[in-house]
Amino acid sequence: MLNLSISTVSRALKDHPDISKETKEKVRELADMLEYEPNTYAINLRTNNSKEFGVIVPAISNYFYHSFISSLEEEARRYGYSLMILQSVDDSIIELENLKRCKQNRVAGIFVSISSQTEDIKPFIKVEDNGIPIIFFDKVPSFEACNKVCVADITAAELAAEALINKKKKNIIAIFGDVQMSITQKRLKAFKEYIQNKEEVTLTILHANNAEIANQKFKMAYETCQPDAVFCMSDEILTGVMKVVQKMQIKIPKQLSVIAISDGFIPQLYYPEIAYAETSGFKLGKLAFSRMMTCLSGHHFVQELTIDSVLINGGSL
Amino acid sequence: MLNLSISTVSRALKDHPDISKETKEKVRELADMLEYEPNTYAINLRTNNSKEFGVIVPAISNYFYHSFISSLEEEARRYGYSLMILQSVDDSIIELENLKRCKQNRVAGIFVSISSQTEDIKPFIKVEDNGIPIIFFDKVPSFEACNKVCVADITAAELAAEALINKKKKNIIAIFGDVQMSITQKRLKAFKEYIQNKEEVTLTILHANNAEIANQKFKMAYETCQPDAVFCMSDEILTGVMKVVQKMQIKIPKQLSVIAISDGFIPQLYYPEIAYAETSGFKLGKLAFSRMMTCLSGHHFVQELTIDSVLINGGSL
DNA sequence: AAATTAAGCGCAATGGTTTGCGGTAATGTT
DNA sequence: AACATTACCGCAAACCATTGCGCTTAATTT
Repeated sequence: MLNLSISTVSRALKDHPDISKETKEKVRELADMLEYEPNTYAINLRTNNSKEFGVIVPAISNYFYHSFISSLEEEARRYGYSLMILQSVDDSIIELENLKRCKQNRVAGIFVSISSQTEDIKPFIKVEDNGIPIIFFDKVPSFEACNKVCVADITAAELAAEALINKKKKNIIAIFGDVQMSITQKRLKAFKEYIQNKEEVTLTILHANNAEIANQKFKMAYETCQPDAVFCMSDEILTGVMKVVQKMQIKIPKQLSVIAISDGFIPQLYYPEIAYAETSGFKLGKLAFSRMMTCLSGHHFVQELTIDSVLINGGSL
Repeated sequence: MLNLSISTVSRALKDHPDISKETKEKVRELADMLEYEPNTYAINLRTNNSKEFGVIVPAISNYFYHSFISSLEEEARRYGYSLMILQSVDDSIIELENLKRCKQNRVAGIFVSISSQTEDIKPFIKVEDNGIPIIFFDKVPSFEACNKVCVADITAAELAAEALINKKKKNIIAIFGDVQMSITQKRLKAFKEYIQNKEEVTLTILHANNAEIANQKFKMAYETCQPDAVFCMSDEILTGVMKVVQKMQIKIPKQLSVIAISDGFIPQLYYPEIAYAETSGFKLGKLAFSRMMTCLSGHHFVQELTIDSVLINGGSL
């Protein structure tokens, strides 16, 4: 329309010095009028990368992940990136499919929390070797040579244990998740070791893979052990326990102290609010993103980063 | 490597009849070995559309949206699509940016729940005129000529009201959200109309924009009105109310009946579980997706669809 | 033997953007 | 007047997959 070649138009829009002011002006004006927008596909084809990250999680509908994703999205948006969300439904086959999808879409990078099923992380490493950085978060593989960002599982468990000891609790029930998961193992080990140094404390350890089982096991244990405190490794377990508390009208903190590891949403639903060692999905999202940007800038020596945990008191101790 | 032209390779991989069986075999084998994967950008550039949907929500970290997104993702994956998630943080400016992002990425379609701020939906309509179908869900504009899928606000409110009347409640507190929002108006109108037909019932209506305000207002109202039932329009309000219930040790359902409109996650955290008229994000996701597929297949006469609500009893009545 | 048909494959263009290099015209310099 | 220097701009290739059309060779028919 302006009798200019495609190259000139391209350069004009990119403010290239070769192009005269008047031409730039005219081009920009017309482009605005025609609501021209560069074709992302063509750009991606040339540059062979997109402004999009893949996010692979076991499930979006999870106490933790959606706050992680939410904070990740906020950061990503600020930097002009968007997020492609993929759920694995805790199935390592679907997880692999999702990884493949990321590869096919040639995302700029991948955030992944592996499913509890996942044994083999070679496919991930391979993708990384192809130049797509991968940040593992939350549920990370034990394999060393990869980028991980985690919540401070050990500190969180210790903080919770310490809080109970400080309150002079003598008979503690501690409920943990699936014993297979590394997160369980870490928290269990730290909690147990902290408590076992205190001789006068009785510790009962239970495992529950979901809220319902936590409910049943805690109910039985409460009646037999007469505990003065309960520790819940996760939100899911906490919800199971709290249902018993409400049903049996156990007075918190008079009859029973409650403490959990959580990002804070569930604990503040109850009265009194449940004390918890914070593991913030929000903060983890920020950290994961900044780590990703570092990797993209080329400094991709692997690293394991951890966000600290703090104790949030809520009147349940 | 096989001394074949690019065209032949392409056709071989696509099982084109022009190509001999032996050639196809060889090509496929080598492609497998080299782990060839078609370049999505190039395909998108040719076809000018991608297998990706945009999803614009006020916030991911919401009682409702993440279950919607989760179910949408499940469906999308089955059909080979992925989801690009964008949050508006309830800001209509960011919402517009997100819409632009979708346009730039030339997504196949957009699912959007508009922010409460949003007045002008023309930009959305414009995008739709450009051939990108838009499905509004949950928080939909009142503008008629657009595709909407909603939960059955009116039915849900009526179901809840009916349940309270059936239980012969006489003094009901009903708490609603931001009076500006169309969802509030719909639920309020339906609830009020149903109750007001019953002469012997006293109805107190409150509005609360968040859990904390719901907490305060309900506390005051409970002490002054001595209600025998409370209705909560949303999860957020329910959490505010339940904190008062726990603090004041109000016995449910003996002293007070509680009912809510919810997708069910929050109500089942309490004991007794709170009865609710179900508005399932999960079901809405499925419906939205199937509507999208219909639109993509070309039959895009606009339509407003609704998923029914059912009453889930939980022992709180 | 000549003509037709079919099988198998390659050429080249398309989609939109970017960019090195080369070209033209106008201005400035000797 | 001849030359050098800018200032502006266009050509063409590259990114990769797809596909209509045409070409070659071999097989089949007349």
